[in-house]
Amino acid sequence: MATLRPLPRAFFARDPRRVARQLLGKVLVRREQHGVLTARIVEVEAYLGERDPAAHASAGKTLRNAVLFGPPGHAYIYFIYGNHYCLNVSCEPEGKAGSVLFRAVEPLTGIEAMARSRGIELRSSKDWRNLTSGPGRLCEAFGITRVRDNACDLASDASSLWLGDDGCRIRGIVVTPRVGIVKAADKPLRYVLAGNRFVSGLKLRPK
DNA sequence: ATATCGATTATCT
DNA sequence: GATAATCGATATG
Repeated sequence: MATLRPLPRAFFARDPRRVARQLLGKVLVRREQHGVLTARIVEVEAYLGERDPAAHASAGKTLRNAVLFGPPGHAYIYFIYGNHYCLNVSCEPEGKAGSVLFRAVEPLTGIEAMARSRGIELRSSKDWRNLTSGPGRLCEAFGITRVRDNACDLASDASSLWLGDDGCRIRGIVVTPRVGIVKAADKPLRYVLAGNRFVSGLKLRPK
């Protein structure tokens, strides 16, 4: 296995659109007592901070979204629809509230543990895809919650949750509108790895 | 195969 | 009191 290096703070201190693109192909890492969960990032969305009507930062700084306004490279986790957690990483220099939402990852290691967390058996290829394709699903697979992980430093491998680069080269990126929003719903700020099976919301190939 | 709907709660108006 | 950066179950063609 190739060496996995944490992404430097400066990686995140930029426009979230650039961070989003460059996060594709990088690795999400969860260090647990028992072992390590890793997965490749295959789908993300950029949120542009206070000037973006769809962003949680659009109404200014609150207790909930404070991490977005803090230093780059930290986890902003929110609870949604009374059911699910979603993971973002803060971008831009401190004071600016851009972020990237993690929408889907491709499991690499610790797959059985992810399946246990999700409460599913891995039988068909549909089950595999079900594991981590969706912002709520990947958080459940990785045991990510607001209490446990909000404000966690994702730029440090001393954290239980962090982001790394294993040198993987990606092939193509597809850009589409963001999913599940009504304001600014037309802007092309969703980035996916072309043809990746674990991207959320895609139809499975017929037959 | 796609469409619709209910769950369930932190946060903000 | 309404809403939400979702998911999974159920219904229908």
